[in-house]
Formats: sequence, structure tokens, C-alpha cells
Amino acid sequence: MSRLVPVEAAGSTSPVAHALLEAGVAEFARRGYHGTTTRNIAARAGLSPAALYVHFSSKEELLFAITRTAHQLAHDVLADAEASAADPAQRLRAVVSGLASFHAEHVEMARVGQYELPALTEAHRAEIAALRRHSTRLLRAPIADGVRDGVFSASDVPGAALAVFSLCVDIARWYSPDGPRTPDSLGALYADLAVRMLLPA
Amino acid sequence: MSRLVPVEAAGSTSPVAHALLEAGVAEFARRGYHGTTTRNIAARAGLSPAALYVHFSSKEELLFAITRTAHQLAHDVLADAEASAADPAQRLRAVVSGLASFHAEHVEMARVGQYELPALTEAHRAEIAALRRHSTRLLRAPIADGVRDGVFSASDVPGAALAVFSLCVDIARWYSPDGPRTPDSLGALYADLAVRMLLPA
DNA sequence: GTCTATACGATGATAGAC
DNA sequence: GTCTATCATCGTATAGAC
Repeated sequence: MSRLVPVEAAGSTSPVAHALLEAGVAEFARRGYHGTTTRNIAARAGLSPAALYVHFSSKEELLFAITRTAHQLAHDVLADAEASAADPAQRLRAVVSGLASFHAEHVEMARVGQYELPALTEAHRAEIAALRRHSTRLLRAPIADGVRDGVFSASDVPGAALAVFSLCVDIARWYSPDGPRTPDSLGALYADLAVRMLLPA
Repeated sequence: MSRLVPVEAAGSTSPVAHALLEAGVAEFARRGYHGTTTRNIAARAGLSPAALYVHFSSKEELLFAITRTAHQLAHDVLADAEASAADPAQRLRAVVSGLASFHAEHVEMARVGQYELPALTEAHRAEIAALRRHSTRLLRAPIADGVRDGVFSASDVPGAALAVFSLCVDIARWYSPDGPRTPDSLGALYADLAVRMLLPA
């Protein structure tokens, strides 16, 4: 659950650093950044409180590493989906189902990445904002293309893109793997709703 | 902005308690519950740190008062909208535009109410959960009625209701009054998207 | 009811041994 | 690179004067 999968994306290859990242994801997701102590994280990783500082220069640096990974992975999901089809409706389906199922599959990481941004330093937050702009473009493209081609209708394209993005991101707030929905079923549901929002009446 | 409007709903009528509630909304919304100190709140209300404890028995009690007000007001918005029309599509429009514009108009209060729930005691969280169940029912009703009457089509009514609710709640995460959208324009946009999600293809 | 002063546990981070 | 021990500070909450 919510593995920090691709090691290279985590910005560190050490297995201990990786364990700290996973511990940070779990603890931050449960208690929030400010509600989590460095002792919580170290204990979950099976280390002393001091060991954290060998691998990260501060608690905030650990949060940043997690947040960057979360946004990078979400971006990669969108880029893959975007490249999977030419037809705007098919692309929108792929993009929405990919983003929605990603947020469900990696709820903890997504939650930390989405809700702890204010705890980042200004420089780090700016770096994340740049990643987000890329993702926004990827999600808006199939909508804009569909409207241009006449297969979609929308009076407010940025507004529709905002709503679709928002829908997917909010999964990180409420989703639980213990609930009735799987990441795939949620992806299918949301892809369907997104397309319906945009098909001409 | 984000006034704790109906004094009676705040559970306290003292003007000083009210000032503390407003200060709590502003500080919790900006820094999160755990990132906010009782000193922050007292200072914003123009009081010494100790004065807070005359009006609230703990920082968590202050959070609870805010959270309960936020959920009560959202519920009242939904109840009013629900009673405003008989036609399911009109009711869905009213309910969605009311809930969306509420979350924009009172972003700070809504943000605290939606994102700081884990910081509540279990008893307090259960009380809020009951309020949320009422609201969920109010939002699901026009969708279920519309499907029953054949004016809407949905393969997954709870799923559609979940998505619509989620869309409105997520406004509390990203909305800024400094941005281009007004609460009313957002309410109109989201009401339109919600109805389109549900009209037969 | 508000203030100043303070108790006292917790917290991010460092020092220094191994 | 990990540990134990510790520092300096902060944070919630209380005591007691006015």
C-alpha cells in the first residue's frame, strides 16, 4: 500500500532512506505534518530519532522528498494516459481513470502530497507548483481538443478541467482501502462521469 | 469573509468567545490545527494566551466548536436548497450551487471543518459524522428521485452522489477569494456540471 | 474575565561514543 | 551510520493577582 515505488524518483537510493520515506508517508498521512514528530517516523522505521538526520537534513526535507515523489508519479500517470489514445474522449477516459485510481491506490502518499503543501518552504512549494502546472496542462488537453473537434461541449474549459482534477484529488481526502470501492472501479466511475460532464447535451 | 455568522450556532453568545472562534478559523485555516498555537489564536483575538481558557476548556474544544458550526451551516444550506423546488433537476441544481458557493464563500471555515477532523476527540468526531450523514442524505435525495422518475440516469447512484459531494467539498482546498471565480459563478458552474453528469446520454 | 508568570512535558535537532 | 544523551525552545494549560 502506497509504496514509494520507483526508487530513483525518491531522490535517494539507500534502503534506510527509503524506509524513512515510507514511514514518513504513513505517519504524515495519519497525523498530518505538524502532528507528526520525528520520533514517530524514526520509530516506525525502526531507528533512533537521531538516525533520521543522517538521511534528511530536516523534517521538512523529508516531507519535500515525499511530496515531490507524489507529484512526479501523478504526472507520469497522466503523461502515460495522455499518450495512450488519439481520440479526445478516449484520452479523457484514460487520464481521469489513471489519475483517480492513482489517488486511491496511493492514498497515503497522495494525501501527504496534496494537503501538506503549506508546510513546505517557499522554495520547495514553488518546485511542486511547477510540477502541478505540467499536470494541469496534461489534464486540460483532451478537454480542449474535444471541444475544438466538436465531440465535447463546455462553456468553460478551464472550469471543467478544474472540476475534473478536483474530483480526482479529493479522493485522497476520503478514500479508504477498507471501503467498498477499488481503485479500478473508482477510476471507471470517474472516467464515465467526466465524459458525461462534457458530452453535448 | 468566513464569519461564524449565526451566533447561536457557535454554541456561545459572548462576543469574546466569538472573536476567539473567528481567530481560530483564520489561524487553523492557514496553519492547520497542529501548526497553530493557542498563542497565535489569542494574539489574533487581542488577548493573552490564558484568556482562551476562560471561554474554551481546551484548544480541541475550540476546534470542535468551529467544526460543528461549519457542518451545521452546510447542512442548513442543503436543507434550504432541498426545500426550494419539487423537480429533481431543479433541486439538484439548488443543492449543488448552494453547497459549492457555501464552500467558496466560507473557505476558511469549510477548510477547518473538512480537513482537521482527525484532530478531534473520538466523541466529537462521531458527533460531526452524524451531521455529515444527514447532509449526505440531502444531497443524494434529488439524484435518487431523478433516477426513479427517469429524468436522470446513473448506474451508481451512491457513486454519483459521492462525486458531487466531493466536488463541492474540495473547493475548500483550493479556493481563494483573490482568484478569478466568485462563489456564485462557481455554484452555477458546478450545478451545471452535476446535472450534465446525470442527464441521460 | 483578563492579566503576568510559570509549570512541565514534548519537540526538532545536535554532540559525541562506538 | 547508528546509538544514547542532551540542549534549547516551544506549547498547552494552570496559578494567582487584580
